[in-house]
Amino acid sequence: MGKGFDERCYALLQEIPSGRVTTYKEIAHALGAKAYRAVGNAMNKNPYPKESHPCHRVVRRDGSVGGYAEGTSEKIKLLTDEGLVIKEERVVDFQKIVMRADEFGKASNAR
DNA sequence: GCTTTGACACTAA
DNA sequence: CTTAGTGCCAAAG
Repeated sequence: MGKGFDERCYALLQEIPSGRVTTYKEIAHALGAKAYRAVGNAMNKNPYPKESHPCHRVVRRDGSVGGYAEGTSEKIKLLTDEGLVIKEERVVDFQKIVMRADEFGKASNAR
């Protein structure tokens, strides 16, 4: 069953709790791939509502906010509204709230 | 099936 | 610290 790569990215979005973020690379790594580029592309094409698939919680690996289909400022706005602190387009205490690849699937059924 | 496209990552300067 | 250049991968044309 080879689901599309993007579909698997969308599935992981649902596991990101409010107030936390992840990176394009961590998502790719969680899928066993290194296609961080493709992850970003998938987010851009994200057909699901952001309420269920919070693609705005995906940032760059260095803690910078990164891009967003509706604009970077809108992305910052959404993150700030979730309690995060953004300074100079960078997530404050990024390392403390970032989700690592091995944290995905924790609450789900273990394989 | 080859070419183009990017909401990225990494290294070097 | 910033800038530029290269690598990377899957999806879409």
